[in-house]
Amino acid sequence: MADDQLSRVFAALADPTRRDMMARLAVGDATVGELADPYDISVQAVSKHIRVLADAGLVSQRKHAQRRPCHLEAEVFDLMTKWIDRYREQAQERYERLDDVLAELRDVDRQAPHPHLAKGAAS
Amino acid sequence: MADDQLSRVFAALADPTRRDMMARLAVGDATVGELADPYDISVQAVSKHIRVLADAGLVSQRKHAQRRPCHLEAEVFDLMTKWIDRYREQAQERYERLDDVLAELRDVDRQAPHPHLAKGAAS
DNA sequence: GATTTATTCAACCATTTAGTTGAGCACTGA
DNA sequence: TCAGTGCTCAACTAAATGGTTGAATAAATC
Repeated sequence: MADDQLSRVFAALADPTRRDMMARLAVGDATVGELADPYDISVQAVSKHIRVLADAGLVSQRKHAQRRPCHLEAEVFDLMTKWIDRYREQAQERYERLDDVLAELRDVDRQAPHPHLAKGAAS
Repeated sequence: MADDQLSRVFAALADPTRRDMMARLAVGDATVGELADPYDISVQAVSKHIRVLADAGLVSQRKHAQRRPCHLEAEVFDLMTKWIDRYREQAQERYERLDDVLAELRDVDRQAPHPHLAKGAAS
């Protein structure tokens, strides 16, 4: 996996167990043990999952005696939505203006060097 | 990787090369060759990346002679933003109501069976 | 019909990932 | 001081990932 934050965030959320843990943390902070409880994977595995979320900045951990309460860091979501919205808007805009069709025609033109032979170029 | 769509979408976008290709496709449809051009990886590798995006529903491919023009499918973004917004809102709400602090106190209470000894329980 | 072009398929390799078990560490509590 | 609790570290394994090269397919062009 790549080492930039956006990649880490997307990769972290690509796992259903980790998304599930995020859902749990949205309700309230929880310790590693509490997070591990619902699953039949080992506590060590859960600990690793949390590390992945923490490395992505989606979760932070405090120290409280032996406990390591996890806290959801919602700000990181902005990173994703900014990325998403940029291309969503761009695509939407393009769609509305029908640039779609124009671009396609232009591409066909550019790639097929003999447009005079073009049958169904606008397919 | 898990086989549900949300997992596939997040996993697909966890790779910078694939996000880059999405950016390119937001500008307009492009063939496999065109998408491959900017990178010094093989066309086959790019073909694989496109497959990953297509399997996630982020991209569709038409047939045009030997070409396979790729088209960005922006609707899938909604799947992500719905997921994100749910937890963002939940976390925000929780923050505003200071449930945060209450939950923390409750947790400490539950986990430390002898609160009369508790030193710095609200740490 | 033969050649070139665009793409995919197949097999392979190195690295990463998600899980395991076992040991270690730090703090609690009697 | 010493057993128990909560968590992480280390080493290992199986499967997935991102890349490679070489061959196959399919349409366009000569």
